[in-house]
Order: sequence, then C-alpha cells, then structure tokens
Amino acid sequence: MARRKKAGPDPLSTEEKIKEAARKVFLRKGFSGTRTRDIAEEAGINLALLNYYFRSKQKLFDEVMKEKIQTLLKTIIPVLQDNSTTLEEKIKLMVSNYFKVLSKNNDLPIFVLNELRKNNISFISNLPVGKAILQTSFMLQLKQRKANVDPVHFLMSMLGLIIFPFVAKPILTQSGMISERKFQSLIEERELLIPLWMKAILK
Amino acid sequence: MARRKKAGPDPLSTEEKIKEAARKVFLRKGFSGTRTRDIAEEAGINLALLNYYFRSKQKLFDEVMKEKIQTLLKTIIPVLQDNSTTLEEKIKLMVSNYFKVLSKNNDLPIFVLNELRKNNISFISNLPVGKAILQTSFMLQLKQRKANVDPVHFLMSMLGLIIFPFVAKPILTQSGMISERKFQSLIEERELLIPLWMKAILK
DNA sequence: GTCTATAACCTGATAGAC
DNA sequence: GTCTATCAGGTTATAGAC
Repeated sequence: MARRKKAGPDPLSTEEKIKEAARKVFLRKGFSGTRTRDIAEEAGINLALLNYYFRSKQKLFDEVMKEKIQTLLKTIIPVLQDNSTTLEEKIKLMVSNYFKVLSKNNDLPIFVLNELRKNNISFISNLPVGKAILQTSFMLQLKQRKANVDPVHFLMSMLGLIIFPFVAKPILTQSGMISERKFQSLIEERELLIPLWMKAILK
Repeated sequence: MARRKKAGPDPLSTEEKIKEAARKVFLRKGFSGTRTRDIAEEAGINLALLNYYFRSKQKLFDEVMKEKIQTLLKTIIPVLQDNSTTLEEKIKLMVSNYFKVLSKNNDLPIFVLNELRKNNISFISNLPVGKAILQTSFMLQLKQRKANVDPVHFLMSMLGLIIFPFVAKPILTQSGMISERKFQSLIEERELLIPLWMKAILK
C-alpha cells in the first residue's frame, strides 16, 4: 500500500495517502458505490481529514479520474504522433505500452469507460483530444496505405483487441471459462499476436 | 415508453411498468447510482408500490440483470452450439445477431460488464456457462482448422471487435472524435468487415 | 493538521389509511 | 392495489476542541 518513489523511509504525505486510497477504492467500486468512509479507512486517517484536503467527494473523484484518463492518453498519444516511426512500429508500441499499463491495473479501462458513460465528465468534453487523434502521424500513415479500411475502424479494432479482454475478465473468470492463470498467459500471447492480426487486417 | 406487444390499448401492468422503468434507470446509472425513487418516478407510480411488487431494490435489480445477461447469452450460445452451420456462417450470425441487439441498446455491454465486476453476481458463478462454451461446435470447428490461434483468443477477439465500439462510444463521441451519425455508419460497416477480418486472422 | 461529535440530508423500506 | 407519511439507518460535510 505504501508506495515509495525510492527506497528508505519517505512516508507518504497525508494528502498522498488519501489520494492513493481514493484511487484504490474508486477504481473498485466506482463513484456512487464508494463511501468517503471507505477511503478514509483505507488511508488510515479520519473522515474529516479527507474533506480538509479535498473539498468534497466529487472533487477528490475528479482528481483521480483526470489522472487515470491522462494515464490512458499518455500511453497512446505520443506513439500516434511520432513522425519518426513506421506504422508497424507504432502498432507494436501501442500494444506493448497498453499491456504494460493494463497488466498492473486490470480495472482501469472499464472504470474509466463506465464512469464516463454515467456522468458527462467535463474535462473530456473540453479538450478536443478526439479530433487531435484524427490528425496524428498514425492516421495519416494509415490513409497513405490506401488499405480498404477506414483508419477509425482500424484504431477502434486495435483498441478493442487490446482492451476488451481486460473489460471482459470478470465474465471470463467468474463464469469458469478460464482461470486467472490462463488469463495471464493469454494476455502475454496477445502482445505478440495483435500486431500480426492488425497486419492481416490491413491487407 | 409505453411498450405494447400489439397495437391497441393493452396498458402495461403496474408490475411491468416498474420493471420497464427499472431496466431504463439501472442501465443508465448502475445499481449504486440508482435511487428507487428514480425508478418509481420513471414508472409513474409511488415508491411504496415498488416495494410491494418487488421486495427490495436488490431483488428488482437482480431480475433486470438476470434478464440482460440472458439476452446477451441467447444471442451467442445457440449459434455457437449449432452443429449444422459452418464456422464462417457462425461468425456472420454472431456478428449480425449482436449488432441487432446492441444497436437498440448501446449501454447493455458496459452495464453488464461493470456490474459484474463490482458485485460478484451469484447466478453467473452458479451456471457453468463458461465451461460449456469451450465445448461448443464453434470451438471444436476452430480446433479442427488447426489454425495457429487458440480458440479462446479467437472468440475474445471477435467479441472485442463487436462489443468494444459500444463500450467506447461515450469516449469517442464526447471527445469529439466522431459524431453520433458517424458512429452509426461505422457500426453498420463493421457488420460486413468483422467476418472478413476474422477470416484474415484465421490464416 | 488531526481528531471527535454532530449537523443536515438522503435513501430504502414499511405502516397504515383508503 | 395504491397512496401518504414516516421511520430507521446511512452518508457527506462541517464545527470546534486539541
């Protein structure tokens, strides 16, 4: 629980303890399923202190959510924008970057996607990040291939192949279809398979 | 709102009015985000009446959830099990069946997947539906192809290609990447594209 | 900064009249 | 079956002592 940037003592500040607890609880239970008491308890501090540092449950949530969206975007945007890499290199990088992030945080995609669906989260609507993606090096390279597949299709498909297993994990494991171990090994295989599949789709 | 099985008067029974309202509100807000008062208001009846017909919020939710999971399973299981169709036919059928269901109910997948993640929904763990899928005609046909791809990979990928766009829709539209119209047209295209892609992946 | 105590409000569920 | 009124318990947020 106590995450340290380096070795040694360096106890987390109270503020960071609360935020770390909030990350954990919000991700597991969502906004409306989380009680501020849960966060306080998880952080080992008092409920009043949570409101002292963050004004409200909503503001604390917004900070966590903003951070998580940033994590997901930083995983993909720089790769898409890089003018010095080939299309194939970008695909491999996106896959490996995402698997690195999601393997440590299986719940991240479904948490973000679902909360974004329930509330209309303001800071997504504000940044025109969607339109920016349409003009990245990645999308241009796709167009230049003149493959008979819309670049948006291609991107959606790749993200689906990467992210969906994590979203579906609860159904797959709880229904007895695959074990936790089998899931892990499938994920590892996919890191190699998805780039091959995307190549096949392009032709 | 008033859904009728045939033309003519046939007003919904109170019980069905409540259930219909519950479907709508639960799907939009999830279990913990929904207040029973919201459902009562949506149904145009009183809060007390909700508890008269269904014993509790949880029981009403369970009925809705069970129904939705059934919808998703009935869309796919019979197709997977059918011994009289080819692999290619099954793929096309799954895709078109799912698009038919999901086009009318975009929120269905993320609702089910997320609630299943938060709570451990009992009736999924009980039915060994996961293991059953592994022994369907579909999975056997995949093995017989001796393609160098695990059938579970193949199924996960196909479901990802079908379902992920609906799960990601809030991000895609709210971020300004695509409009609602563009989303619809992309979905229609995918019904033809996904079977082709799956064929490409198989080789 | 951190705590205890509590205010102010909300929510699920029920009692009881009709 | 359906309603109004209300209870009992939980939840966010704050007041105030230390």
